[in-house]
Amino acid sequence: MSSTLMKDSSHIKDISKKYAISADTLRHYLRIGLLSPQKDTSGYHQFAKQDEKVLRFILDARELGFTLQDIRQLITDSEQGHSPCPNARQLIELRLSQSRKKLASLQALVNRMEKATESWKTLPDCEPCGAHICHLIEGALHEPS
Amino acid sequence: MSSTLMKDSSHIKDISKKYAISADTLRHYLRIGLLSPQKDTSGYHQFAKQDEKVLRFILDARELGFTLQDIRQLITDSEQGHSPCPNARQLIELRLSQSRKKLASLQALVNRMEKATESWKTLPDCEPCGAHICHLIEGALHEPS
DNA sequence: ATAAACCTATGAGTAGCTCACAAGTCAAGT
DNA sequence: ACTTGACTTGTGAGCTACTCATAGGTTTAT
Repeated sequence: MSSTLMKDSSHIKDISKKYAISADTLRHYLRIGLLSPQKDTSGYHQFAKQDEKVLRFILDARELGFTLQDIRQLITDSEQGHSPCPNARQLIELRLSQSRKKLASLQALVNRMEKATESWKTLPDCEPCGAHICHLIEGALHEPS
Repeated sequence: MSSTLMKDSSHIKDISKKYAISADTLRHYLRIGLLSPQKDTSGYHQFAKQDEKVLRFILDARELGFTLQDIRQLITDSEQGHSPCPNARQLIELRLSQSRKKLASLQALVNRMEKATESWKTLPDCEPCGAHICHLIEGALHEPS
C-alpha cells in the first residue's frame, strides 16, 4: 500500500535522522512509555505532529539535565491539565545541585589524575617485589610529590 | 573459640569501618573476585595483611580514576610477576582523557542549567494550552534570553 | 522471486554499587 | 539452656540511559 505521493512516512528511522538521535534511543523511549505513537495497519509506528512535539520536549528537557523520570513527571502533569512549571522549577534545582556536586568531584578527580601523571613522568617502572602492587599508584596519593 | 586475647577479628564490618567504605561495597569486590580472603572454620572471611594491602590498592586506584576492570588487570599483572606500571601509565591516560571529556560536557550542562534557572526567575508559570508542554523548558534552549 | 533494508518486541549487557532476603553464626543476658 | 540481637554468608534484583543482539514480520527494489 504505497505510492509516490505518500513520502512522509514518519517511521522510526526518519524521525531518528530528523532529530539526530539513534533509532535505539527512540525505541528506548517507546519501551518506557515516554512516547506512544499510533501504529499503522502493518504495525509500524507513525509519528504524528503531537508525537514529534513530545519528542522535542524530551530532547530539550534532557539537554537541561532532567532525568527521564523527571520528564515523565512533567509530561504527566501536562497531560492531566496541571502546569508542569512548578515541578520543573523544583526539579531543576535538585538536578543542578547534584550536577554541581558531580562537577566538583569530577574536577577533583581530574586534578588528582593530572598530578599523578605528571609525577609519574620522572618515576621508573618497578618490578613486582611483594611490598606493593604498583608503586606509582600507591605513591601517588600518599607522598606529597 | 574466642578469648580476650583474640580481638582483631578482621571481619567485613571491621574492615569496612577501618577503610571507611560500606560493607556492601566490600562484598561487591568479593563478589567480582577483586578480593578473595580466606575463610575461617565457620565460613566467615578473614582479611589478612595481604588482603588489606590489596584493598588499599583498590581504593587508591579508584581514587585515581581507574575502573574496577582496570584494577583487576593491574592486580593480575602483578600476580603474574609482570610490572603493572606500563599498563597503569597507559590506562590512566585513557581514563584521564575520558574524564576530561566528561568534565567538559558536565560543565556545559551546568552552564545551561544555570542560564535556564536564571531566566526562569522572571517568567511566570503557564497553564497547559496545547501549544507546548512546558514553555520554560521549550523556551530555555531556543530563545536566546 | 528474492534479497536488502526496514520494522516489531524483547532480553541482556554496561558501571559500580545498593538494597533485600533467607539462612547460618556468635556473644551476651536471663 | 535459651533467646535476642547483631553479625555473617551467598544470591537476586534494582538503579540510569542507553546499546547491542535476536527472532520474526514487512516493504521495496531488482
